[in-house]
Amino acid sequence: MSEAPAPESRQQKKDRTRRAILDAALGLVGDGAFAALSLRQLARQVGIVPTAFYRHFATLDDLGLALVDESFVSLRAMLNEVRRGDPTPEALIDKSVDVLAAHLADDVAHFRFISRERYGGVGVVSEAIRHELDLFGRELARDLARMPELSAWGARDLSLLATLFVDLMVSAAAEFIEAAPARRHEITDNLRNQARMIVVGAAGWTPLD
Amino acid sequence: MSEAPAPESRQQKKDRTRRAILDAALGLVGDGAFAALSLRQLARQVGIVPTAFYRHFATLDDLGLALVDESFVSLRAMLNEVRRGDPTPEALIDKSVDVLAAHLADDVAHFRFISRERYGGVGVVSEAIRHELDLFGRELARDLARMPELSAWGARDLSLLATLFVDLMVSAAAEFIEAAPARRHEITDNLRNQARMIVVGAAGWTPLD
DNA sequence: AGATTGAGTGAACATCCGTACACTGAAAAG
DNA sequence: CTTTTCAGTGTACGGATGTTCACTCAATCT
Repeated sequence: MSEAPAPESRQQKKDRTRRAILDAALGLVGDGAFAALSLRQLARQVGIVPTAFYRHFATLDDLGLALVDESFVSLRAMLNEVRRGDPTPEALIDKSVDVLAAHLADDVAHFRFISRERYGGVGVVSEAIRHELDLFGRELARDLARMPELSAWGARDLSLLATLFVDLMVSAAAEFIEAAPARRHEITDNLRNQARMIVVGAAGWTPLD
Repeated sequence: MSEAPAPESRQQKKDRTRRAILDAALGLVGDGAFAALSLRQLARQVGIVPTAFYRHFATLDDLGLALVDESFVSLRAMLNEVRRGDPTPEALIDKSVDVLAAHLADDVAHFRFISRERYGGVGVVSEAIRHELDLFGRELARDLARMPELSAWGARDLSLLATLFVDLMVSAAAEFIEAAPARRHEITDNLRNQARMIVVGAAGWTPLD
């Protein structure tokens, strides 16, 4: 039997523990709100003593904010993946939905965290989430502004459409996550068609500004 | 000084306490998730001893379900108010938004409860909320089916449009509640225009079925 | 080789938690 | 007028919670 060599640097070990804390928190928040998360049960899950937690985060709120950051890294990666493709307006919808569905399946924990805590209990956390979603809407509005079909639109209309899309995506993601796996295909299908319906609406829209 | 006569029947007193429990719970859930609600702090707020709670509810989950029921009574009243008016498709949107905005301002606690616990921690509560919202979507689909412009639409398309509307309303309501009072008019304004955009989409939609 | 750092330990604290139990006292029933 | 019912009381319990503090001991620095 060969011994597993464990030459782990100090920082590596610390990072591993930090990861373990984040993962354990994601898991525990998966059933029961972040506001109801207890430091001790978290530590128990990670396999450390409660006080060791403070070596990594100053407070539970900081943990929450770290989880928000992490979650939106996934989302931002998605957005960039969609952007890299051709920006044909029709194909863009399908592509977006496909990318969303693909990334939802793995990374469920992060998306569940976002949808659960978006309007959930802890102030700083839900504020951070809503702020990030706001930024998302702004980015999308900027992308939309570049499309020739929408060149006549003002900032106000672009923002309306963008937040409409973002809300639709988030709602669908939340439903997807909470639904039984068998229903998931149906949900992405509905999302696709609803997005198309909105596109039709945008095509026939008379700008306000 | 005339003494206030307090000839309160036994049942009246019990009902009053029950109301106090529901109100206190709504207040406490207003800051911090229902999953984080503690029996003792609830009792403290109401002004009763913890064990007295059990004279009214078998468990905290039952309290949650009672709050869900209550909240949707408000919502259903709204829906009926909208229905009573003329069903002109264009006026219907404005009317719906107006009624929603009017009822949101008072009854904030109920709507906040719904939006916070929709995907929140306690299983039975969020399931009950999602079930009620499902029913809502079905009712709306049934109403939409009666409109002459949509007579050619299949059940599938009607459901797509209905859930699109319901999600938009719920999202807007959640944002409205969490936003500063000064921003609220802007939010209902956006909601109105987004609803109109969807109507335009529906008008140009080619049914799938 | 010796000194320093810092992630993780373990006991102790004051406080909160849910629930069990025997009770009180006034309203309702007989 | 007596009996019953039952919303609310008060105590007591075993256990979980967040935070403190002094500590260990291996990786890193000098």
